[in-house]
Amino acid sequence: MTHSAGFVDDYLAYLLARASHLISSEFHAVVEASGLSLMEWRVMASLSGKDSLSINELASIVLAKQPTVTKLVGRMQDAGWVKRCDAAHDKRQSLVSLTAAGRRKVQPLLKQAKAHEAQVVSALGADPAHQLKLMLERLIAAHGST
Amino acid sequence: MTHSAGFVDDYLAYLLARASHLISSEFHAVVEASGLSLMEWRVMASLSGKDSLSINELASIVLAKQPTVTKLVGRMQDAGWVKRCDAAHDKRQSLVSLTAAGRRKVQPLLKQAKAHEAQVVSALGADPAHQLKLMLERLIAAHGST
DNA sequence: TCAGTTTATATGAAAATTCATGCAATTCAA
DNA sequence: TTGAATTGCATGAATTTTCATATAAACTGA
Repeated sequence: MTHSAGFVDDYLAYLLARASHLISSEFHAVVEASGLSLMEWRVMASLSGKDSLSINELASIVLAKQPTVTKLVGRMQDAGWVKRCDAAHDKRQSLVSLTAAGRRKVQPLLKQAKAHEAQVVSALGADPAHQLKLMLERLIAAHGST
Repeated sequence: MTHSAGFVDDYLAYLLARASHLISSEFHAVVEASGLSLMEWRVMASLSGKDSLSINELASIVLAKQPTVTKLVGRMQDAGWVKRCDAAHDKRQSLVSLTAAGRRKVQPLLKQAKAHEAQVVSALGADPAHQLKLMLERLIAAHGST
């Protein structure tokens, strides 16, 4: 039985929220099995491409508020997955980066994430999935890529 | 400057999360101006189509956990926007519905939501937007419409 | 019908998030 | 340069969410 909820069906914001929640939830199981929360995974995945990111950059990327990220990063630092250092040119910034342990921790998840995505994409069809990504990118670009 | 974050770019789950967050945030401003939180708005929008919904149905629709919704609804009841009654056929269920005040409260937001959506759709182009919705619906349908 | 199971919700304690604000470093303007 | 405004982050208090569990109602099968 489907939960058709009158208004919210066919409402773009809701479709996006639901689709996002659905896909994230599926992978969430994998993430939690490795002992990370969804937010911790996002932080580590974001950092895995970069040398380091500031607290504000992280907040913008992982879609959370700055105080949330400050405390999240604090916990992850205690757990030994990330480290911080002060930026050379701007002493206000606190640059976050992965530790060696963090890198080891996130590495298998990156592969599993790609595998999960491949599965979702093939279920949807490669071409429609590509179209979907393009439109999401356009949507994001159109609405201030803050 | 765009926050390209290595891995997460081009990652479908992330594009969905980002697009969802972006669109919701825009309307969030309107919602908060009326004195509601995003979750309260979702609950009231969901209820506005129906006579009533159970706690579990609401949780599934608004993408939150059951205890979260129990407490959210409790606060909304205190505020006078929703009421509860026990289901006739299943005394375990607690059926939530809008009060008259709740209906008055949510009414203008429903219109504003449609206006906001129309704006997003026209910025994206009517046809691409329609395609986007179709694909989101397919994605949702494909992954257990729980 | 009755014990065992499942389902729907509630609840207290713990954890995470958010708001408001504070402070220090930086930038801006005159 | 210097005072004012801005930016980046931290922090305490309040709010919200979550987890684990409890309870009661509804099923299930002998």
